[in-house]
Amino acid sequence: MAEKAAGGGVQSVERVFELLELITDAGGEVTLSELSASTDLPLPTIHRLLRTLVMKGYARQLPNRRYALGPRLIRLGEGANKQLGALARPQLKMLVDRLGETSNMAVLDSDMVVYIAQVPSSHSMRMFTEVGRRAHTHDTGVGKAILAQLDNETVRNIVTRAGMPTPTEKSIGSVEQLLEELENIRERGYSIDEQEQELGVRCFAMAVPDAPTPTAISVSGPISRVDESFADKAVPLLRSAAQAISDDLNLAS
Amino acid sequence: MAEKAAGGGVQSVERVFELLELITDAGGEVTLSELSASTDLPLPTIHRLLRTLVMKGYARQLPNRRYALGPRLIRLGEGANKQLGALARPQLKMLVDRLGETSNMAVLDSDMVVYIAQVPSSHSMRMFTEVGRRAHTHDTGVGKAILAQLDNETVRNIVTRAGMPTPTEKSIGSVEQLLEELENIRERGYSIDEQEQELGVRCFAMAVPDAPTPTAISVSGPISRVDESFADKAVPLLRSAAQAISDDLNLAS
DNA sequence: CTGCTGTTTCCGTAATATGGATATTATTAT
DNA sequence: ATAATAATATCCATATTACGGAAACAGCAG
Repeated sequence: MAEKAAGGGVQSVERVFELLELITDAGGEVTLSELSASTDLPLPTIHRLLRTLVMKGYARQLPNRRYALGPRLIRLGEGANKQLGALARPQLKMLVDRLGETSNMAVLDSDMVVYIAQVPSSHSMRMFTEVGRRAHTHDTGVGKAILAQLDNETVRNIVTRAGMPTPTEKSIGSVEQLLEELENIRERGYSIDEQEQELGVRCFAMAVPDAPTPTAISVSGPISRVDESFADKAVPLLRSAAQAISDDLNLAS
Repeated sequence: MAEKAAGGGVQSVERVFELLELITDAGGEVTLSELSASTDLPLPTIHRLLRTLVMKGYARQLPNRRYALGPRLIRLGEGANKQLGALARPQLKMLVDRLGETSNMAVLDSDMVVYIAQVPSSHSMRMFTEVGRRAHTHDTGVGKAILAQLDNETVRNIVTRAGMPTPTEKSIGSVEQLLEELENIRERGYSIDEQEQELGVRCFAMAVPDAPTPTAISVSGPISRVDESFADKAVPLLRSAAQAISDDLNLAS
C-alpha cells in the first residue's frame, strides 16, 4: 500500500481510537468533515468506523449530525480507573492519615499525566485535582517523578510534543533546566514541585517502581504546612507506599 | 462467507470492544484463554487485537501475562461523562437548590443504568450513588422511568438478561408486576422508587424526552423528607428540568 | 425554488485482517 | 534439578474484510 505506516497493529482498531481521541480533544462534539480534516482518512472510511461505534453505543450521533462520545465508554473508563485506583487507594489513604495532606496517583498517558486516584485531605484548604484530569509532566510533582524514570531522549520527545507552559514564575521553562532537575530527582529518589504549577502549593512525589505504565504518587498542600519537617516525615512514607503499590501491581492476582 | 453474522459494522472494531467489555465484566483482569473461552474467536485473533490495544495504551499487559484495561480509556470515559453530564448539571443543581435533595442523571447502557451525573444535597443523610455506578433498571427510579419509554418486548429482554434481584421486600420481583407498574408510570409521566432499592429511601424520576440514549433524572432522599407534599413541588420541577436537558441535547451547539 | 456544502450509500478492488499450524515461553509435576 | 504440560506468541498463505473513489442524497442559504 501507499504509506509504509504503522508497526503491526490492526488498522481499523488504531483508526477508531484515533477518532475517539480526536472527538475528546475537540471537547466532545465533532462533525464528520472536521474529523476528515484532522486525520487524512477519506470520509467514507471515517463514516463507516463511526457508524460501528454508534451502533455499539461507544459514540452518539446528535441531531446536529455531529458525533460525540457514547455512554458505554463511561463504563470502560470507570473500569480502567477502578482497576488501577483500587490497588493504590489504601496506600494513598495511609499517606493522608499520617501526613494530613491530599495524596494523588497519576500515570503517563502519551505526553501528559492523568490523575487516576485521589484521597483528599480533611483540610478545607486543599489541592483540587479531579480524577481523570490531565496535566503537563514538567510542572507537576508526579510528572517530574515519572520523567526521571525515562531516558533523556524520551523526555525531550515528550516535552517537545506536549510543550512547556509556565503557569507560575517558578515553573521550569527550558528542556536543559528540566534535564538538570531530573538528574537531581534521580539522585534524591523523589521529586519536588516547588510552586511550579500553582503559587503557594508544594508537592512531594515518587515514582512507583516496576509499574506496567509509568506511574507516580504524591502528597501536596500549601507551603505553610508542607515544609522541611513535613518532607522528613513524608519521604519515607512515600517510599513505602510506592513500594507497596508496586508489589500489589506485580504480584496481582 | 461462513456466518451470516452482524449488520454492517467493522468487525475488528466490534470485536475489540467486545473484548474490552469482557475484560471489564471480568473485573479488570483476564488471560488470553479466558477471553477465547468467552468469545468464540480464535486465539491468534484475540492476541493480535489485544496487542494493538496494548500498543496504543488502551489495554495493559500485567507481568502475569494477563490483560487489563489501559489508562487511556480513563480519559475517553471522562470525556463521555463530561459531555453528557455538563449539559445536565445546571438543571440538577436547580433541582437540589429548590428541593434540597440529591439529584441524579442516568442513562441506559445495555441492560443496566449508569449514573452519569450527580449533585448531592447538603443534608448529611443523603443518598450515596457514585457517578459511573451501574444499577438494575427494575428497582430504581431512573431505571423504571427509562423502561417506561420502551416497548414491553424490549423491557422483557432487558430484565431477562439483567435479572431481577429484590434488594428489599418492596422490590418488584416479576416481569408481570413490572409491566403493570410501567403502565402506571406512562400514564403518570414519572416514576416512583418506593423503597425498592433501599428501605427508607424514596425517589422520583422522569425520562428526558428525545434523548439520543434513553436517559432519566431523579431526586431522592429519606421518606421522612420526601413525602407527598414534596412530590407536589418536585414533579413540575422535574418536568421542566427534563425538558430543558432535552432541549440542550437536541439543539446542542 | 435553485445551487451549494456536507453526509451517506454503492460497489468493484485488493489490501487487510484472518486463523491453522508452529515456535516459544511460563508453569507444574516428577 | 529436569522433563512434561499448558499457556502465549509468531508465521504466513488465503480470501474475507474493509477500503475509498464516485455518485446519490440530504440540509441550508440565498
